[in-house]
Amino acid sequence: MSKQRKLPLYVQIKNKLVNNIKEGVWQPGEAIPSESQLIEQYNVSRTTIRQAIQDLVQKDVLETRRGAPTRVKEEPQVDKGNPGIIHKEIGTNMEVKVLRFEKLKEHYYAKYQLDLEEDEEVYVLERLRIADSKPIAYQQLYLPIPIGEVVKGVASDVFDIFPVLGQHNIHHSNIQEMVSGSNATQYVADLLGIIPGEALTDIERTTVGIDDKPIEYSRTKYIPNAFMYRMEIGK
Amino acid sequence: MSKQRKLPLYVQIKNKLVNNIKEGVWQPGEAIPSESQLIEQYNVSRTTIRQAIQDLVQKDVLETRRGAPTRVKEEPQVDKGNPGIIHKEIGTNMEVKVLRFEKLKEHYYAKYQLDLEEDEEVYVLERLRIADSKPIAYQQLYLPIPIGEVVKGVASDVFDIFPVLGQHNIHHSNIQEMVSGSNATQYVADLLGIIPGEALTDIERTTVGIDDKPIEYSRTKYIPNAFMYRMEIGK
DNA sequence: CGTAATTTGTTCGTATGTATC
DNA sequence: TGATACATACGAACAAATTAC
Repeated sequence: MSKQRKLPLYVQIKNKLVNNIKEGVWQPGEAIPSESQLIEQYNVSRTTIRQAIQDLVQKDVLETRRGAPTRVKEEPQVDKGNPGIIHKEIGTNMEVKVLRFEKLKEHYYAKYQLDLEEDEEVYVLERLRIADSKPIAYQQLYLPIPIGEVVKGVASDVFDIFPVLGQHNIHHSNIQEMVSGSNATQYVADLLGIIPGEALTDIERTTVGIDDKPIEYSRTKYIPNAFMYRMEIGK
Repeated sequence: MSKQRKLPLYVQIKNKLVNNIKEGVWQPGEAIPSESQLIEQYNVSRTTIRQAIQDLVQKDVLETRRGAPTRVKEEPQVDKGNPGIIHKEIGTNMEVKVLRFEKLKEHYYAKYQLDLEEDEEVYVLERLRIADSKPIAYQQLYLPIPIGEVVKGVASDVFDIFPVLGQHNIHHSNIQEMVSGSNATQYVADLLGIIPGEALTDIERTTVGIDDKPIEYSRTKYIPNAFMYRMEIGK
C-alpha cells in the first residue's frame, strides 16, 4: 500500500478512479465528477487528472465527450466475448484435481511474467484438468498473493477461475496467449495417462487486470484432440 | 493541405510523422528526431509534440522508452483488421521448397472444406517451409482450380501466397484457423530433419474470399519453437 | 429557442525527475 | 560521470461542445 508512494501521481489517481468504479460508487453509464471537482478533491493539477482519465478512456473504462461529463463505460470490457477466438475443452463432465498449491519464494520467470519484485512470493497452483473422467491437461498457474488468496478456497472446485475472480471484483482487461507444442515428459505422461513423448499442445497465458496489474501467468499442456483452439480473423 | 487548418495541431503533426514513416524517411527500428528537435522543426510546444507521439505509441506505430530515443516500431500494425493475432514464423531468410503440385480428383475432406462438388478437381500443393536453411514446417495446401492456376507459377518462389492472390484481385474476407498438435510421422520427420515422434504444432486453415467462395484449405505442421502463435484479447 | 454556465479539448510555458547512452 | 531524452507535474488561457435555465 505504502508502496504506492513511488507510483506516479496520475497512476495513483487512476487506481483510485478504478477502485471507485469497482466498488460501484460510480455505476456504468453514470457520470464521474468533473475535472475541476477531481482537481479539488485530490489536490493535483489538471494535467494529472487528465492523464489518469485519458489512460482509462484508452482502456475503455471511461468515456469522454467534449462538453459532456465523463462517464463510466457501459459494460466495461468485463468478459467481453472474445470476438472470434474459441478456446474450448471438449467434454461434458469437467473436473479438476489439485496437485499442488503453495507459496513459492523462488521462481524467477513467473515473477518476471507477473511483474513482481525479487523478494515477493507467488502462489503456484498445479492442477489436472479432467473431462469425463479422463485427464486432458496439466496446468500450472502462478498467481500474485492477493489473487491466490481468493482462489485458495475454490481451486479444487472450479474449472475456470475467472468467474470467481469476477465475483471478487477482479476483472481482466487483457489476455495474451501463446501456443506452442512439446513432447510429454515421463511425469506429465503419467499424470495424463499417455505415453512419454506424445505430442502436447502448450498454451502459455498472461492475464492483466483493468488496473494494469497482472492477475495470472499460466502454462497448460493439453492432449491435442481433447481441446479445440479455433480463431477467426476478419469478416 | 489547406483543409488541415481545421485539424488540431497535434493531429497535423501526427499525420506528418506517419507520412515520414510511410515514405521510409524513418525506417522501422530507427529513431525519430527527439522531442526538442521536433519542437524546433514544427515550431510548436512540447505538449503538442508529445500528444502526437503518445497517440502513435498507442497505435503501436512508435515506441518510447524513458531516456532513449523514440523509435519506429518494427513491424508496425501490418494487418489492420487483425485484432491481436500474430502468427509468425521465426527466421530471417525464408524459402520454400515445392514437393508436389498437381490436380487431384479424389480428396473428399479437402473438397468438403472448399465447398466443392464431388466431380470437381482440386489442386494440391505440398511445400516445405524453410527458415535460414532449416526446415520449419510441412505444409499442404488445397486450392480450387482457378486459384491454383494463379499460384502455379509462383509456388516455389513465394513464402506467402496471399499477396500474390491480391495482385490478381483475389481477396480474402475471412480466415479460420484451428490449432492442434501431433507427433511427427517417419515421413514428416525425415522432411523436417527431426526424430519421428517429436511434437509438432498443427494449424488447419480455411480462407474465404470476399465473394464468400473458399480460397484455400491448408494444413501445416510446424516445429513448435520455429514459429510463434500469439494472440491478445481485450485491451 | 437562445443564452449563459459548465465541461472537456487544445496549446502554450516552465520546472524537475529519472533512465539511457 | 555528464549530456541527452523521455516522464511527470505544475499553471494558465482560450476553444468548442454540451447542458441547464
